[in-house]
Amino acid sequence: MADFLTPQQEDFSKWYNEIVQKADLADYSPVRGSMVIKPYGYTLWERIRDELDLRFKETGHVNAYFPLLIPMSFLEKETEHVEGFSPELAVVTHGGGAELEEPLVVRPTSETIIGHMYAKWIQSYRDLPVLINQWANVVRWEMRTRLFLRTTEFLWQEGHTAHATQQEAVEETLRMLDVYTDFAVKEAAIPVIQGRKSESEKFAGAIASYTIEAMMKDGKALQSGTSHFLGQNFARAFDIQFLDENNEKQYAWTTSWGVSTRMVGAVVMCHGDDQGLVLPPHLAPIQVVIVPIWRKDAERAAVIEAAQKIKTQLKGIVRAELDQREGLSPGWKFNDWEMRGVPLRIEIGPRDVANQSVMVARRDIPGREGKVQIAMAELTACLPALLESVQAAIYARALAFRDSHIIDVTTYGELKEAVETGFARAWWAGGTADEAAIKEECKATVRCIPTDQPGGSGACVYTGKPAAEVAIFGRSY
RNA sequence: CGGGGCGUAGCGCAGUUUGGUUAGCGCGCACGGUUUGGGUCCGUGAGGCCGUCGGUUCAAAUCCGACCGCCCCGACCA
Repeated sequence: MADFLTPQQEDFSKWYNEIVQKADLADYSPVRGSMVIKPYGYTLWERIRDELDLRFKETGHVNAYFPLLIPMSFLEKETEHVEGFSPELAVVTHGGGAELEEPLVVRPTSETIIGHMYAKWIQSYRDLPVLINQWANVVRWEMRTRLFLRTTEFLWQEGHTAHATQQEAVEETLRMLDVYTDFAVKEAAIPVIQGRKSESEKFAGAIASYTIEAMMKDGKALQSGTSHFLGQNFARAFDIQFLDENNEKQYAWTTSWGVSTRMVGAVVMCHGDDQGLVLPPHLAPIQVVIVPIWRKDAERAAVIEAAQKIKTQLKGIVRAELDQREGLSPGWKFNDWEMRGVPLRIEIGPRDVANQSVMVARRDIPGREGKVQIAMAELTACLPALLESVQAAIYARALAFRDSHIIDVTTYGELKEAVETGFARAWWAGGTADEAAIKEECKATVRCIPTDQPGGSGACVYTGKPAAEVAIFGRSY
């Protein structure tokens, strides 16, 4: 069965490309490096979006929308920022049939235009903090692209906040990192390592960047969300000043943080298997699919009626769909929904109608072991719990996988070996040059310096110098 | 940008080495029937500027040249 997908073991990259298309998440667009997000993939994104948005609102943020086009000169106001982004800018030089006086860039991110507006809006400490988020598309002209993981245009949210004090801004940066962690763990069922980015991996223009790093099933790291403490860099560049309680001018402290459609790729690569997607119930567009089974026309009516009744029963309790497609065998449908990663499948045939029960199959446990018989009357009570059980099980599985692929190493040789299959954790006191050398030799980078530190100290895995922190090394997407 | 691969029906491919009637196959699609508890079966049918342009030739999917595009691996990045 399922020679429809290239097995992960054989070629993970190929598996990924196939599944994204076969599960109807996305398709290639005619423009190199950009993709069409299909309804099923977009619904998944909407689930991600809704869960994050809820958390943003809970932490006091509001949504707004800033424009797509930004004057070129804005990007140039922050030196590091422009250096970081200029190679990947898409620039608009013509409009209305004439060459523009000043080129406009299609936003690669919105710090600059938002900084410009904040300078206008913020006058007094009473105006602070400003806690705005926007859901938007951005464009970065990447050299190499992959569906969801890196596309020329992608969707994301970018939070941009301004604060009166450094402490408040740092707190905000870390608070949103916690929000991301909470989302990843509870909703996406993806265990993440939270930590600080090294100097060389930091956001262009930030004082400090923080990240949640997830491990994919091929042992590679995927940066799944970032939160940046921008200090007063953008406040100085855009003149975001306010009068404090003492009537003194101060530069504001700003932050920015984002999660993108890359998260969809994370869900795919963290949970998917050789049968297809495995979606966490909390994010699955369809949580339960009902597949009716019949042999004769006489049976058909009763089965469909019972199936429809179940669907109605489940309304508002779980996201259920009834697969009424004609001419497809149940087996075919089973495989089809497994490809799409639907967490639970209800099989209902004449025998079930007679017993007033159904078979419920779990996507995360293949074959007979994953099937249980449930009385129709019990469904509304059982299914939510069963979904939670699937959610917990795939998280546990992902966590066990990740933890068994993180190796504590003390020598460089061990590090080199560890990053072949997963992450290496080691004492680290190296600098940017050391990191570059490691990258050259092992194709691995410092993914982060985890928030969770063991304490104490040790010898740096690369330089041998005394180190106060451990770092996570890995190959990344 | 460097290395590799590939452009033939909606998708996946064969045919190209060695040029030769009307370009095939599988899946999918449409219609009819049959079937449906783990990817049913039969029949009928629709669907092609063989990536583009140019060249060689009596004759080009096939040989030659240029170009375009896509995918994979690397350098850059959420």
